[in-house]
Amino acid sequence: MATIYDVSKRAGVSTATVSRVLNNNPKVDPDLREQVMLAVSQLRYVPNASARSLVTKQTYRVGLIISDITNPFFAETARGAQDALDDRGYQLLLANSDDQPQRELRYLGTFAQAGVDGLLIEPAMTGPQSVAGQRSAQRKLAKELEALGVSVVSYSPHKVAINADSVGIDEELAGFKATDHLLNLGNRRVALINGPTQNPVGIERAQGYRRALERHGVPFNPDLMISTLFRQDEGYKAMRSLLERGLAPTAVFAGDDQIALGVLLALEEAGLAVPRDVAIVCVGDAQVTASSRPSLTSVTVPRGYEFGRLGAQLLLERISGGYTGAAREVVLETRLLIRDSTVTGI
Amino acid sequence: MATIYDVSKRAGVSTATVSRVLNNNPKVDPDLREQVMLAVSQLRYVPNASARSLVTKQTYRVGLIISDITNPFFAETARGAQDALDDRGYQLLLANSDDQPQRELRYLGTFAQAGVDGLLIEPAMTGPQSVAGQRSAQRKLAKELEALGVSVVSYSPHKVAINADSVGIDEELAGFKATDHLLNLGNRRVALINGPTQNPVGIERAQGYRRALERHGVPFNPDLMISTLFRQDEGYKAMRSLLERGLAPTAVFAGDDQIALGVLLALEEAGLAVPRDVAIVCVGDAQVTASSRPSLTSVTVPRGYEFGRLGAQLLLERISGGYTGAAREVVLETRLLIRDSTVTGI
DNA sequence: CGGAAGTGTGAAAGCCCTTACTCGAGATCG
DNA sequence: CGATCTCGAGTAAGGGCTTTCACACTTCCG
Repeated sequence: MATIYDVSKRAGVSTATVSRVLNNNPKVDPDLREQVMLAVSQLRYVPNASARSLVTKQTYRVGLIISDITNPFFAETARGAQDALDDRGYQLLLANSDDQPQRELRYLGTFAQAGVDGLLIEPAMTGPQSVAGQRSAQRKLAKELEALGVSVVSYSPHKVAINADSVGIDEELAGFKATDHLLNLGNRRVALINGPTQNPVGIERAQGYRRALERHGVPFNPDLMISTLFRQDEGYKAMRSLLERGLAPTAVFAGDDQIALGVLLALEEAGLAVPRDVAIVCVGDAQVTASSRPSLTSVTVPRGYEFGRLGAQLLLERISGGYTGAAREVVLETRLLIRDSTVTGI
Repeated sequence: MATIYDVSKRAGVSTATVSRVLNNNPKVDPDLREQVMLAVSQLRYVPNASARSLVTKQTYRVGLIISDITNPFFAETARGAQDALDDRGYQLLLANSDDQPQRELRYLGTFAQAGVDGLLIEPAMTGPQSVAGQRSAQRKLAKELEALGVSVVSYSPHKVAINADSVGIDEELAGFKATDHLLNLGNRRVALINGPTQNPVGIERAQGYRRALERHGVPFNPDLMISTLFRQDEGYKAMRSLLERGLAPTAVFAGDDQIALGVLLALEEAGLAVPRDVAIVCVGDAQVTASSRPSLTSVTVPRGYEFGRLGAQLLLERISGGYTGAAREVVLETRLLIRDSTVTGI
C-alpha cells in the first residue's frame, strides 16, 4: 500500500502539498496539483482512513441501531438513511437491538469505541415516564448518549437525550384513530394485538387504544390486549391464542402491518371472514396494507424510507455544524385509509 | 476524551502496561492490572479505534454489498451476517448496489478507503462468461477485489476472485426445477418474469428455464420472457404488461418470491384464477411463499439468514487466518414445494 | 526602488496507540 | 555467592496523515 510519502516523492513535492491536493485545498498551484494527481493514480494511492481520522477526529461513519433489520419498515429506514448518508460520503454501521435495552447499550459502547460521528437510534426503552421501570432505563440511555458526545437522532417521539433530534409520528394519536374507527363501526369487543410491552411505540399506540375506548364508553378488557413482537408469525400466534381461548373479538387493532398480516392468516385458517366476522385495522405502511387480501384498513405511517432519509439529514446537519440549536422534533402525519378489512364494497 | 496517556499517569504505570492490560496480555502483574482497570473506569476511558487500527492494520469492520436491503431476503442476509460478526466483535458496514456495477465498484472503493478487514458481496455483475459484456465486468470486479487485498466471500455460485469463498445455491438447477414442474403439469405457454438481465442469479435461473423448455420440446418464446427487478411492484407491472399485450401465459415462472407476489396481485386484478387460469412457480423463501394466498409453489431457497451467517463465518475464518486455503464453494440445497399456486386441493 | 503585503510551499510537530527492544530485579544454578 | 536466566515493566520508535508555522518569493504601492 502506497502512502502519502510515496506520492510526495514521486510527484516531487512535500506530503503537505499532497495532502492539500487530496483535500481540495484551493491554494495549490495547478501544475503541482496535476503532478500529484498523476502520482496518485500511478501508485493507486488510497489515503489511510485510520490515519486521517486520528488527526481530524472525523470518521465519516454513522451508526444505526434498530430493533431488527428484518422488519420491512426498518429495512426501508436503513435504506433511506444509507442513501442520504452516501450522498455525503458517510458510511452506515448496522446494529440490531431486538428491542433489548442491554443490547442497545452494548452497541452504543461498540460504536463509541469505533468512533462514529453520529448515531441514528430507534430506542428500545424510552417510553412515557409513567410506565414503571422505564424511567431509569431512559435515564441510563440518555446518560450514555451524552457521554458518547456525538450527534444523535432518534426515531421516537420522545427526547432521548439533550439536543438529540427526533423524527416520528404521534403514536398515541395513531392508536386512537385506528381504534376510534373500529368503534365507530359499532364494534365493542375490540382486541389489541400489540408489540412488546416495553416498546415505546407499542406503549403509545396502546394508550391511544385506551383513550378511544374511554371516549366511546367501552370498558377496557385486559384479556383482549396481547403484547407480542412486531412480526407476522407472532401476530398469527397471538390471534390463534385468542381464538383458542374462546375470546374471539369482533374487531382487532393490530399494532403494525406485520402483525395484521399474521392475524389475517389466523382468521382465514379459522374460517372467519374479514371483515364480516372480524374487522381489522392496523398502523402501517400504505403499500403493504394495500397489497394484502383483503386489503387492510390502516392508519398509514410515512414510509420507512422517509424516516431514514429525514433522520440522516438531520444528523448530517448536526455533524457538519450546519445546525447547533436545540432538539428538533419532526412529527410526520398519519392518515386513516379505510379499506376492505373493515368495510367491504367501497 | 481521555487517552491512554492519561490512564497511564493515573495508574502510575507506562502506556505500554496500559496497552497490555487492555489487550489482555497475560504478562502483567495482577495488582497493576487492577490499578489500570480502576483508572480506566474512573476516566471512562475508551481506546481510540483509529489509532489502534493505524498500528495494527485491523479495523474489525466488514463491508456488506447487496443489491437492496429492502428485499426481505437480503435483510435476512444482513441480519445473519451481523449476528455472526457481532459474536466476534466485528462491525457491519452496509451498502446497496441496486445491482448496478458502477455503484458496486464505487462502494468497493469506499470500503477500501475506510479499510475493512473483509467483504461480503452479492455481485451485481458476475455471470457465466458466455453472456455478452459480462466477462469484462467480471474481470474488473475481480481485479478490484484483488487490489483491495482483503478477504472476500461472495453470494454467488461463481468464483468472483481468487481465493474468494462463496455461498449460494445452484441457480440454474432451481430455474430448471421450477420450469420443469410447470411443464410436467402440461403447460406450454410458460412465461418467465425475471430479475435484471445482467444479474447473475437471474441469468442462471433463466438458463434453467430454457433448459427445461428444451427438455420438454417447447420452443423458447422471447415475448414470454421479461426482465425486471426482484421487487413486488415490478412483478406486478410485468404481469400486467403481459396481459395487456394479449400474451397471457398458462403458467408463470417468477424469478423470486417478491415478483411472484406482484404477479399474483396482477392476476387477481385481471380476474384470472390461480392456478386454474394461470399457474405460478417461483424460487424463494419457504415462509414467504407459504403465507401468500393462494400459497405459492416454489423452489425453496434456504433462508437469507443462513446465507448471511454462513458467509460471515467463512469470512471470519479467513480474516483470523484460521483458513488460508483455496476458494471454498458452499452450495446449499433447494427443494420444490408444491402448493396451491400450481395444484389445488392437495 | 524600498518596504509591506500576499502567496504558495515545505519542515516538523502531533493525533493515540502498539510493540520491538532494553533494562533492572529477582529467581536459579553451579 | 557470583554468573546466568527469567520475567515484568518502561522507553521510544513508529504507523500515515493533517496542519501550524516559518520561509522564500512575487506583487504592489508610495
